[in-house]
Amino acid sequence: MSGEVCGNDDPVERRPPTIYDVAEAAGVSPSTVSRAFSRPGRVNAETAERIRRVAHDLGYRVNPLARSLPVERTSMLALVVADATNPFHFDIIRGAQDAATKAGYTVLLTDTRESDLLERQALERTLPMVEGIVLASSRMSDSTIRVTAKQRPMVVLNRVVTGVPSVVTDISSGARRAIDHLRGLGHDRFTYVAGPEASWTDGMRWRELREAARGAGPKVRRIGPFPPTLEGGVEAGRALRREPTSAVIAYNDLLAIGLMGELLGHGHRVPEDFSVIGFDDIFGAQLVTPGLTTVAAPLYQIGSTAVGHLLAVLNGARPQTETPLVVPTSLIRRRSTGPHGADPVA
Amino acid sequence: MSGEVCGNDDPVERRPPTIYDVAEAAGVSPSTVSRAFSRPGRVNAETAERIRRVAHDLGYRVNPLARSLPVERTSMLALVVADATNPFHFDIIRGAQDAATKAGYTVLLTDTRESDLLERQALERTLPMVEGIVLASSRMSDSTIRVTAKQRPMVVLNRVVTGVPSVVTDISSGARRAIDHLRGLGHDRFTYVAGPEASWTDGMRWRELREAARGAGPKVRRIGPFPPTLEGGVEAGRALRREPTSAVIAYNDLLAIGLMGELLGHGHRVPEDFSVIGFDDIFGAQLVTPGLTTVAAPLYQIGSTAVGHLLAVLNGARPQTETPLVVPTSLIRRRSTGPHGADPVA
DNA sequence: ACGGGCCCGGCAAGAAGTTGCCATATGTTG
DNA sequence: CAACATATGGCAACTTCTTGCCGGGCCCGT
Repeated sequence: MSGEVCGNDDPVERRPPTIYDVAEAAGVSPSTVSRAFSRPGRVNAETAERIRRVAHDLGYRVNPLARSLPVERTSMLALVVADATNPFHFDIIRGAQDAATKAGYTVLLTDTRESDLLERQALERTLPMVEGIVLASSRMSDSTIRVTAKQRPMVVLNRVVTGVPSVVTDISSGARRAIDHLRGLGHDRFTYVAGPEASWTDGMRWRELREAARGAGPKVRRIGPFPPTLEGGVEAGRALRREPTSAVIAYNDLLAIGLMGELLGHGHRVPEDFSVIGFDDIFGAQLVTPGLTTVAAPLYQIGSTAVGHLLAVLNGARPQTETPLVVPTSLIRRRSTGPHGADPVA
Repeated sequence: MSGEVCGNDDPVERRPPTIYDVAEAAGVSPSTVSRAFSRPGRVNAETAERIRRVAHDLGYRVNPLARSLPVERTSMLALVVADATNPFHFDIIRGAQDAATKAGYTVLLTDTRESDLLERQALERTLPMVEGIVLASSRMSDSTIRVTAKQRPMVVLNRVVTGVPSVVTDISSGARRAIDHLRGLGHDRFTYVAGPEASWTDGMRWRELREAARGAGPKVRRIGPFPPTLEGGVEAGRALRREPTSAVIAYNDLLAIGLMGELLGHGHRVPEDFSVIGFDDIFGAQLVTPGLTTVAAPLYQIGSTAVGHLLAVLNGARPQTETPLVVPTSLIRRRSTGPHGADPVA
């Protein structure tokens, strides 16, 4: 005669169902429920089916926290980037996320705003929750990285830290591609616009550029360092105009784009007066006018390779600490490079 | 006489210390250690200090999983975006992340690749681990969103779902700004380049544009829908050239940029032949040539406001479901708009 | 017919914390 | 000095799930 007691919104604290609730409803023990979900085959097929049905009716979902506690597997990976809004990281993030998702892992993305303090704090916070770490463009010192790498499997990107697995692009072939392309267009004097001094990649690019240019004869000169941003690019543009060369290779695309802007803003033409090449092929390189010729890094692949290796290590593989994993580069030709001396207007 | 037994790398499985280890080393009970960390004041200051020192020496860190289990507080928030590489989301992500970090929360960022299936899966996966959810540009249906919102506090961005708190930009004033700017330059016929039909924002922008144009006299026409991408923009460019107006307002910056490219590629001039305006002021709007005039949304603020509200709700505040939280817009003037009929060349 | 294996379900001990309640010591008040 | 309040630490139960081990039932080979 009294109405329904268990309405939908009564004030009783309705906690989500647990395996105990399911067990009771299905007439089995909690451990059987647990096994029905996490150890298929261990329990009789019919029983399992019944349990699954009951669980579904009750709206049961496993509690990942409780599950992780005993087994020490959180199925989470940390991806730490210096700046999530730097287009350089886009496809790295995607690649990492896809690879992780495919393996049933979730990635915890943290943006450290180029601050090594924030980076350490973020690590502090997330490290205990994740099984492994991918460090993209870390601003921390090698030794700090090594210490952290002791606590969890780790892969660093675009940087080589001895003792820690890393993924880098094939800078050497990239540099050669850039030089060859420019020489093919008749240029024989290049300016390399350097990025941050602390950058491992910058050092390598400069070295390989010189290497690639050596036997061939052309001269490369270096200006900088400049911050790897649009602003750094305009700064570099001013420096370049003081002592021009017909071809310029920038540390990265952002710098190249800023530089082009400065040049164009002062009445110079690209590529007629200056051929410019960048590195990385970030989103935006195709947006600018003229489109930027650039040495493309397979960003997506870097991300997925890193996660792939991390997962392998988690599954017992030996970390690859000797030599970095190298991914290939390719040259994307757009409109910012052209033949030396071409001058359709004059 | 035997050497050190506990070297640094001996094969014994060295598990991270727990409160039990600390308790033993400090000569207190585990509960006291627990309280020393989670309930300051509950234990004697000296004892607490001693415990803290011992813990530090042992390298103890609390295990967030174990901590969350009993109290049901994971200190994590989910931020689900349709596309993490869409510049529109950059500052939203930053704002959200900053606000969360400031409150001691970690954000779990998920990119759903514009797929409502992936979105549901991601939610499935992360929802049990987080205390609240921010949905940016969800591709799910209103009803699915409402169902999900029942399970955890949620805020949706740039969309109004009745019954769920939301943060939106002040579209009405934004539209008026665009129209006024263009009229101030002498334009009196506008084309609105529509975005995806399913987009709530698109509908509103179009409505408010018409509204803003009404009394004033100028005519607005609409073409589209187009996908909100660069490609959509070139498509729109073709459509526009068939039936031109001197001024065009695009659903968003990406569309506007693609459109400008198409126009310029066909010998038209911007802003001399076409004035174009976008929405959102994404990264890239200042990169293109000419720089894109746009109705800026305070993206960062949207992100932080959303998280702020979420945290408030978690702390007991009533969710703001009646009216959306509105953030203001502003007009960023760049080079893509100019006076009607200006023609310095001809 | 009986010992030896499977199959399958259950028991109970963790995993690393939190917290309600109790016990003791100390301080305070009348 | 008794009675009571407060500060501080400990005990043990609790969060949800996993898993090693045990044992009953059943089938098989001999």
